[in-house]
Amino acid sequence: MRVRTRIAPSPTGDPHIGTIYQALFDYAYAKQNKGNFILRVEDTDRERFVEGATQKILSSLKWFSIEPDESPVHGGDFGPYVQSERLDIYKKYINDLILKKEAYLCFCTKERLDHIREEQIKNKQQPKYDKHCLNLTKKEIDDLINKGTPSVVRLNVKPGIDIIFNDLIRGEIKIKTDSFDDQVLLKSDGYPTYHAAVVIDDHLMKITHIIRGEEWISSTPKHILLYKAFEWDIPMFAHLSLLRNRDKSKISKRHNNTSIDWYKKEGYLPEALTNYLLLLGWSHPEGKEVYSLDEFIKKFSFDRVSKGGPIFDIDKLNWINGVYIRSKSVIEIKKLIKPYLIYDIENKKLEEIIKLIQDRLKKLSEINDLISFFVETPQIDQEILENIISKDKIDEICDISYKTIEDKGINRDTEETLRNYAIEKGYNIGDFFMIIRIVTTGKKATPPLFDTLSIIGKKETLKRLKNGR
RNA sequence: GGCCUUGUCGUCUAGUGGACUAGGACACCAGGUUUUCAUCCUGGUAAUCGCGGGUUCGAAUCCCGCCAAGGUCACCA
Repeated sequence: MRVRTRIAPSPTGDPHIGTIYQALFDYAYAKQNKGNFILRVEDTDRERFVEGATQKILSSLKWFSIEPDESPVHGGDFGPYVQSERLDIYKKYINDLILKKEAYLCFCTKERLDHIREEQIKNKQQPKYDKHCLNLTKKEIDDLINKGTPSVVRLNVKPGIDIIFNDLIRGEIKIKTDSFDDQVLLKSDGYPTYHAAVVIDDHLMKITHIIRGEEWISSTPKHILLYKAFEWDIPMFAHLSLLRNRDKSKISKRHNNTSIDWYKKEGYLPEALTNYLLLLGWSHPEGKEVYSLDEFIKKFSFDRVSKGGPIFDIDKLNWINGVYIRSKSVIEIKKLIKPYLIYDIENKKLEEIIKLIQDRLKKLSEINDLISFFVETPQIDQEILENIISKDKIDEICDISYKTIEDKGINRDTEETLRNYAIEKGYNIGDFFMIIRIVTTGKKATPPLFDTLSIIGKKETLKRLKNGR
């Protein structure tokens, strides 16, 4: 049987880092087995629906080089891939369940439900529907329908049954049905609930492996109950641990940046983010830390997936992003920084600059800060200079540098001459060149000084040295 | 609170009864390269393996109990 996996996000806003994390595993497992990866959009919650969110999910996936084989825009043999377009399908199947007496109509009002829940909580009981409408007679039901009373459909859950499933990551999980409510399958607005839609869709779309977040473990038995009610084959389940905030709670935007757009804006490379995310959820059999999605696809196995919830650590992500940036060619970097660059720099010069700063770049968004002094005359803070050495010495260093560069230009020879001068006059070499560095760049940390100055150019360098004194 | 899941350096992890004086990576510290920063190289600090019992000649690894953290209990997904 062909392996088929899916992600089923809700179009409720910016694509979430957790969605991508899950997608990486679903995608990889499908590809490893020459199977298909499907994107289905779960938009049954009309109140949280956000226009355009589906497109954003797709473009985020694409940014990570994850292309679904089937989706609302790619199409496929099992569509439609948007739940709001599948309403008739759900109604039909849920109706079958009523006919089979596995589900029933419920006419209870929100007020009644709230009331019984309050009572149960007060009596320290498990809040649960009391199956009141299960005992309605045929006539009572018909009357209520004729009066136009709003209704939902509920699954008739029989207590006292052990539901057992074998999680591919966690092993056997056993949960008793006692704790389950009679799940609503069809809401009064005619939309299915998540639980109903997910089971019907996964079955009809022939999903073989449901790889999703740990938060779904406790509803998995409810889904299994539904599969059984329908008399359908039960797919395999694998529950990935949840990404965590520093305080160990489920990752959220209060503590972390969860929006994929943010990572893009900051200048993280998708392959670096991918690598980092994979590191959190899986360990390479050879202990490698840096590897591509392709390699992951080749080497993936469920037994190396970690069970604990990892804390999202931006420091390590920064490190790995730097690793990927350093591995690029100058031409690639030039292309990558283009959307971030606020300066208009001539092509050859830009390439020379990139050679100097590539090792120093951790995130693409830092580019302007790193290269500003190549294009703009910097502001000099006299106080910083005078903390290093006295004003008359600063002037002396500026003068001798000016004179030497004016004579010889900017080259090794100039550098040697200045160094010898500094030694001769008893200067601390580091301080001596630091003064030139700050006067010409406005910064205490730059690429090698003379490489930098030769890009800045003789004329501009001289001007800055003059300003410095 | 019930149920479920998880628990090894600050963080991510390796580890499936003896090769564990618990290994690697990030971060941190020190040294080297260097006129600064970064890269690179070398070294270091850091986990009594959640706690307590047991099984065993031997336990991070097996068993039991406890504790802690997280998730979940909706006409949200």
